[in-house]
Amino acid sequence: MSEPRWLDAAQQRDWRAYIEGSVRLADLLDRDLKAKHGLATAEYEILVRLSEAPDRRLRMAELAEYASQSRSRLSHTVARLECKGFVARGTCGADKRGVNAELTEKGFAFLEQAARDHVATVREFFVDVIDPEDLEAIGRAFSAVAEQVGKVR
Amino acid sequence: MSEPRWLDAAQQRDWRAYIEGSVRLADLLDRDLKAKHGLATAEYEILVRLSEAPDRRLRMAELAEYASQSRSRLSHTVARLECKGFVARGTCGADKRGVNAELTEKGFAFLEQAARDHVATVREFFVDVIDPEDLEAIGRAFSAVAEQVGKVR
DNA sequence: ACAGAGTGATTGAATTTTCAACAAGAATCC
DNA sequence: GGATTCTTGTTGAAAATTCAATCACTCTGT
Repeated sequence: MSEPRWLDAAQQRDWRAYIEGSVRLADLLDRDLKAKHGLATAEYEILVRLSEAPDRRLRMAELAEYASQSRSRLSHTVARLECKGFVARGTCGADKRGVNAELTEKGFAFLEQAARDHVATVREFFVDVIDPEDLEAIGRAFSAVAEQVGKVR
Repeated sequence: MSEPRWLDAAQQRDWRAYIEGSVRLADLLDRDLKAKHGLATAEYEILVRLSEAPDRRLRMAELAEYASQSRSRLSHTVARLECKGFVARGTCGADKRGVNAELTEKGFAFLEQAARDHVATVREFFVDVIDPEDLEAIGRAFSAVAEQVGKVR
């Protein structure tokens, strides 16, 4: 157990390819979104999650979970989005500690535009350059990874 | 062309699984490395690249390329690593503008320790939870992604 | 040789993210 | 009921990253 099992050559190759590809892709998507719509990926992600929630509204803790962000980070980020008028915060009836974040009309309209471009870019640099079977493999693999990571947290 | 081609249900599922899984994994690896060795992934990555270079030394621009970081970011990061005594900067003979970053003995010794733990964690949360064939698919896919991203940059 | 354009690396300020408290409300236990 | 503990969300300072400007050097063309 204390003896480290190194990765074999193929595993190492695949792992590195993943690291490099994913970092570059994330970088590109971020720049693309920022250049075209002035939004960071993390902010975009928040709008997406809200747009899919019932009443386009979620409690901060849930939103943090869905967007894979820390609560602290979410607080700051939502504050910024609130300044831009894309999100509004309101108190949550049942639990007086709770805060609801809600996507505004303006935020929704904005998201519709941004999502088009974003999807096109995701296609161009991810979906369309990957063999469909490999894409399925990625779905399977990263679901397993997310689950495994979830166990420990 | 201006008509957006949305992702079909399966593509969307796979893309989202990837986003969630990769963000959580990156997060976990970062925390793990920071907790056990006080280093961020980006810093670790730099040490790795240096350790593999001839004479454990690389010019800043090359290092930036290998580590998928901007030059500015690299300057700051290397400055930090230099403070810790893991990296030393020296001028580059041929081109007087150039700067070589070199892994120190201390940096190398440190890396040996950190790499063990890191590989173990990568195994536990990535390699070992993924079907070997799916891992190969990931390697293929992200190589293609990296190439595609490289075309435009 | 030399002006102009391009490259390599750094810097400091602005922005973003993390980290460590903190405050207020809910839940638990006796 | 009241003390204790846990959860939710925010805050400000510290750390990291991005952005724009800058400086020094090299290359190119004439």
